[in-house]
Amino acid sequence: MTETKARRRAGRPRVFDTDAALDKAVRLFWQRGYEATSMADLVAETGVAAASLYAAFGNKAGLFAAVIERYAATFSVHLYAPINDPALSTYEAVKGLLERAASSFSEPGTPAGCFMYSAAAAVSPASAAIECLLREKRIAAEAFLIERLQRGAARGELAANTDPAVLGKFINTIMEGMSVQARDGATLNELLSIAKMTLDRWPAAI
Amino acid sequence: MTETKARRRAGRPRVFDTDAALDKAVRLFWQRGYEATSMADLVAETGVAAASLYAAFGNKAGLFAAVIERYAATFSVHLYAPINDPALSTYEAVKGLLERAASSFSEPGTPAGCFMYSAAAAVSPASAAIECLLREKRIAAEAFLIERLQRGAARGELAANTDPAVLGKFINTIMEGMSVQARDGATLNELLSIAKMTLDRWPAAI
DNA sequence: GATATTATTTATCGATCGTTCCATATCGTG
DNA sequence: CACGATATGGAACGATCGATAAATAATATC
Repeated sequence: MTETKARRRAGRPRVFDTDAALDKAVRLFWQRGYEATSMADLVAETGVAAASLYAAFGNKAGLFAAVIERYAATFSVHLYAPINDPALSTYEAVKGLLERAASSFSEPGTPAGCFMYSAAAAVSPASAAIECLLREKRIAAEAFLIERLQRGAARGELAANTDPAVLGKFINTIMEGMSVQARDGATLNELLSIAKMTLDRWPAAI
Repeated sequence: MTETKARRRAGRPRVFDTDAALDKAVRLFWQRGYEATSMADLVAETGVAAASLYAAFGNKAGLFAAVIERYAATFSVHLYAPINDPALSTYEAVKGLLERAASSFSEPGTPAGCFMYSAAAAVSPASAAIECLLREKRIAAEAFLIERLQRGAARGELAANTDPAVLGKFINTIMEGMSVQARDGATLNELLSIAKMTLDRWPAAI
């Protein structure tokens, strides 16, 4: 029978806080993108020696993969919370999503826009796997939104002639565009007006 | 009185075709972005020696600036042609713009999406000027679209309660999102359905 | 033809890239 | 306390980065 009690790993314990380091790395990759962020930048920002980062994450790509998960756990989860909230109507869920996108993308304390959209928009062939990692996250997020809309359609919360897949792709497209807008300096109010214009045309059931 | 006839510049004439080299450079920067495209890549792709590229464009940033103008002259001009066409109504102009975006962003012969949106989405502080160059182009394009909508509003082609500035930013946001969608593999038909959904609830005058 | 000017070719520059080696430090276990 | 295992700090690796120096070639002008 295997040991059930959690046992501490042998060897010298890690002195730096992994999540704290990842939080700093998230900011850097978010602001500068994958290839424009060097390991030297990450060492300087996190205060963790290069060898320690490599021991913990393997290589730069591995660190970036961990950064993706960290961003998803700390930002995406909050952004998509309305989609998960069973108390909200489909309209209210999408309204919440778009309004959270507006505030999150223009939040002063973090880089503008969405990490998932801008951190690896265009990369070298050597980093194609990195681009693919983020692409899969974006596609999964869109599928997640579409599933919510399909449940809403099944409940009669959408106009009968509305295709949830198209509507979901449309809303997702607007969020992606809002990220570019935020990067270009769009204010919270401007992003909210984009969200409002999207919702004003909501294809509700009659 | 100055010489009116065009006079050939002294010295050894340039042997490579500047526009042909820029066309190749456009593809590279479009696909990989500014920082992920190396001078070695550009030398290999254009067949022009590094020293010749530096003599012609100054440095990598200067080459990129020339690439921006080349893209604008060969792609953006075509994309925004409906906005300039005085024979089109405001609705028709925006419809033409969005449909050209759909086809251009998914054109098989070129990298997916729009160069202006993805070539420098996130860069290092050292290349901040490059990011700014593209940002100014994006903002100018949005202003250009908004001016067209304002003329349309003055002609009574928009609903009275529609703010042309907000509508223009909304349409521009959708185009930016469509570029991300195209990068993620959206097909022409999917992009067209996004355009259609945008146009279906056009705030026309009653 | 002499001279000035510009382009091309080749080789190479210092800086920085991601990554790793090595000696040392600190843990759990026997 | 000894030993294996893991982490750390610092130095350094080869490769590639953007950019340039030097020598040569090809043009216009005088």
